[in-house]
Amino acid sequence: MSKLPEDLPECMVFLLGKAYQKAHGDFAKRLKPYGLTNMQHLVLEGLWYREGMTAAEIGKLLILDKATLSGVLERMSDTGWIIKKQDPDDGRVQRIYPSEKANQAKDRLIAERKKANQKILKPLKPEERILLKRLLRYLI
Amino acid sequence: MSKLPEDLPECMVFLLGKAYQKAHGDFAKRLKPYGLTNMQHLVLEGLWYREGMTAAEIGKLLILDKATLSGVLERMSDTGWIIKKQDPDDGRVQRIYPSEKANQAKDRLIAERKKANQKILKPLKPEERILLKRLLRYLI
DNA sequence: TCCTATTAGTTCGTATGCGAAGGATTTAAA
DNA sequence: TTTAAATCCTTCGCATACGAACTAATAGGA
Repeated sequence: MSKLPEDLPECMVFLLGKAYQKAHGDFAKRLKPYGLTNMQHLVLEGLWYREGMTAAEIGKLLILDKATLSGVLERMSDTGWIIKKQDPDDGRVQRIYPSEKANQAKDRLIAERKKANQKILKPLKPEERILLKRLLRYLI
Repeated sequence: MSKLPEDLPECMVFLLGKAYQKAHGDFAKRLKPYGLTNMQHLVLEGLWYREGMTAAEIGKLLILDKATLSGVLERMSDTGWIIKKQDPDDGRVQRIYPSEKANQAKDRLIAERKKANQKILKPLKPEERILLKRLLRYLI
């Protein structure tokens, strides 16, 4: 990416946004051959972490607005990455499961995430990587 | 924001995205009374940094896709925050200037950015703040 | 000079992202 | 028990985001 002017006013929203933009773009390119977006991959990782969550639970885990998630899940259902099942005990609730297709790609997809992380963190020394993760968690 | 599960797989895209999401949300609330979005505020700061830039130059400075910027500038022109002027020497180029309305709000808007930054960085110690900024710049 | 390559912006399609409103369902309270 | 409050999810409106295709205009080379 192009270098930032040193004398531009400091703004954390900008710095965080651009760091995110770069990381997001790198990962998106890796996921493109799978026909998955970044967010869709994240949902799958969430489901492998805890299967059968409701949409509301996924939203809480991934800190996502329910309105955003609704569209994401619909597209993932349409493209066969997840299965939506009505909860038998509560008519309001949809329980979400990874599909067979998703589980077959699981190992490769997780490997892609790890490679993307390595590339993103490449410019940092090992101790800086730990530190950055810690600082970001403080902010969240 | 809710705490992140410790055992969820580490993902820089996620950490950066959520830190950005939080910072963005904080700043957006502050800007709402002005009728400005985050991105629109960023464009104004860019124009105060260097007035009369072309759309392409703004895009390069702010690391923004021209397709995204096109819509942002159109809305800012419609709402009277910027003035678009055709470059007399090059028919392709639009030069962008902050409007009178923008300049009148300049001091307050810059103050809002500073307050937002302070709030975002509140959980960090002074030396951690410097460090985080440095690490984020390495990533970009 | 004339043609081609480049550049500046716009437009389109798709995917987030979130506030607000709405519909269906369940819970809680009077 | 019947009604109000809360919960789950969807839908709408608006604003990023970006790849790709397109138009207009300029620059460069033969």
